[in-house]
Amino acid sequence: MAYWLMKTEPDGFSIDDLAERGREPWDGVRNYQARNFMRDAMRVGDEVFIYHSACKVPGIAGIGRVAGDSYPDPTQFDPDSKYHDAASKPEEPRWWLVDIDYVRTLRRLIPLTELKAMPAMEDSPLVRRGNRLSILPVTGGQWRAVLAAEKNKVGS
DNA sequence: GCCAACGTTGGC
DNA sequence: GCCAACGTTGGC
Repeated sequence: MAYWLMKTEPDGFSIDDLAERGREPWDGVRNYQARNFMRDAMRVGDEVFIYHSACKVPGIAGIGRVAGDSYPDPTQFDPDSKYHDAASKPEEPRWWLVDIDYVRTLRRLIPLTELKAMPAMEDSPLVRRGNRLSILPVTGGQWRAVLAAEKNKVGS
């Protein structure tokens, strides 16, 4: 069982949207490293931090779970989609995705500023300046540290 | 809205 | 295969 973090822009798709839908195909990822994580490394049952980026208070908002094996992202073959990729062939798809199940929303959002201050997160690409990776691995220690932080300062 | 950092593209 | 130009990400 591995842990991951997946970024989303809450203006487009937030943890609340995931809660409403229950399950969501994580489409539109167009970065090779992030794609490799979904296509090759993620396993059914892996748990995922859902991270809100490019918003007023970026941070970890909730938890999801990998719902199934990876499969080709259908939006790459859809000319009407903003994720359309004319260079990708159905017999050799370039972009892959996994479905993510909603697990729960954290009792409070753990802001990036707080993550940066956590010793456990020091080695995470997430807190490194200029990091643009939208899917990244999380260690067991990092996972536990964030959940421990969730219990602090409730309602503050 | 700004802009630094980064990944990708394409000319050579 | 180099690398400048370009487009995008994402914190601030």
